[in-house]
Amino acid sequence: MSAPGQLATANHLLAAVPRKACQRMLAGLEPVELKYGQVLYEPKGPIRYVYFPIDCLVSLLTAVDKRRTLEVGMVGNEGMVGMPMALGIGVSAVRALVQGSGTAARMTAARFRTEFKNNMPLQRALFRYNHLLMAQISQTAACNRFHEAEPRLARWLLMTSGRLHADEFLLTHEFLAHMLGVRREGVTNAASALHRKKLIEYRRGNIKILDRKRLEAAACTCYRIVKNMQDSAHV
Amino acid sequence: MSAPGQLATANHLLAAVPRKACQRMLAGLEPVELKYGQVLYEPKGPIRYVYFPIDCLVSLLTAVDKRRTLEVGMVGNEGMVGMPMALGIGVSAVRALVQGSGTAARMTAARFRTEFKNNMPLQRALFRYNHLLMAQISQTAACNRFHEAEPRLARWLLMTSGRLHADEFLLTHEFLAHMLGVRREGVTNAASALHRKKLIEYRRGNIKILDRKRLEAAACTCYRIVKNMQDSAHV
DNA sequence: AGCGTTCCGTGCGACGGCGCACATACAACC
DNA sequence: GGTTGTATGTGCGCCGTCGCACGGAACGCT
Repeated sequence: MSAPGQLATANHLLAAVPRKACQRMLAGLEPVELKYGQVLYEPKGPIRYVYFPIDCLVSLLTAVDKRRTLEVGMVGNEGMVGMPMALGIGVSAVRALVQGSGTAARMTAARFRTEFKNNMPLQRALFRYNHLLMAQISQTAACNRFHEAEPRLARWLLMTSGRLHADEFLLTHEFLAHMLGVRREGVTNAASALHRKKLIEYRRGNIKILDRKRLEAAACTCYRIVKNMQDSAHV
Repeated sequence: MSAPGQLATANHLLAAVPRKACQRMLAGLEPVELKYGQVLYEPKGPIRYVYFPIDCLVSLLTAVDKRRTLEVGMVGNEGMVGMPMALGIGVSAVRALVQGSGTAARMTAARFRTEFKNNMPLQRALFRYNHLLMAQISQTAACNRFHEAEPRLARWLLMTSGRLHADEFLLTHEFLAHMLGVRREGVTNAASALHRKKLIEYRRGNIKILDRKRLEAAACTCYRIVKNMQDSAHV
């Protein structure tokens, strides 16, 4: 993962940039290891770097007070963390929290600004992704309002699994509670319900998906809705 | 409201465009009357026009099924309806519903595309607004998850009032239920609670704010959070 | 005046989630 | 190998919302 060329193809947005424009851009990209729990931005906080996830996963969170937070968006290797920069804004509206450890290609905000200005393919890719992200956030908002904890947990696990390209990953019920906007015990209930149905198994911060097909059936329809949006945008 | 010059200053985004670039743009703008209940876009539906509200108000809605919908964003004369167009996308992700009757300046999608490309001040204004809209959507998502019907109703009335520059407007409990993502009876309860506190009064689809100050106190903190974001972005 | 339609008020049982308190289990570390 | 700390399981009362089923009230129309 250290070869800079691989960085550019493992992330979908970077991969959308043609070869020659790519060369110039690569010089500004630097691989970094992001670790579970790491905070990249705070609300109203400055954006020092933008991040193109390779095999890590980043959550975008909004809070209403100190302890109640909710995930509004999820960014894997199909996207970029720091979208306000693509709109000429240097401040984040949300908290960006690393949810799955892994590597990302990062670029300083200043460098990104000049690179973005002269790189039309990158602009197009980012604008398109921006629209996708808004659609995702909107759908998630309705989902979080109407659907119950269990189908939402199922959906969340599927989305995470899809982006990490793995069916096993590290995270605690406590952490999930902050994502889903429910209390920890609510996650425990939903998770043990899914466990009874033999869809997942878990112990001490490790969750594994056993039956992906049936887990999809247990998830709310929002999973398919969002997935279809993303898949159709790929064309 | 028929003089084209007024169109351009009554909407904040159009007002951000300097005089000379403005002349060219005005030719593509056409005033239209939008009426309560009118649907401008459907999810996955084409964007034929973009709308710059003057004194009307448009809601952006997401649905999880046929009858359950939720407002994710609100667009008044501070914004534009049809933001995907500013990102090069011709399809809407949400439903756009006219919530307050009034006039808007509209432009065909094709015209907007060419105008937008050559008009840097407009680009900057729209990108900035896009970021604001995302922030608003994110905060609303958390609000809808955590806060109860009554404070959310209070917040919603304040936001509407602020954008319509009026303290009285037409809408039914049924309509509000679709905005807040609760059932009709829930709105009735919340509304009559606010009425008992002498903050609002209403009858048959007409709502009036009596005490703005105290209504703010009854609203959740999300009102201030979003308002501060918008006010500070104005500078 | 009378009628139908739309809008609003209210009561009831059920359910999901909250906040709290506590019991258990696993892991890591001297 | 016992102690400490973190992760998970469980039970209980409370509250807000839901779904449903009405009753009543205001308006529009002929």
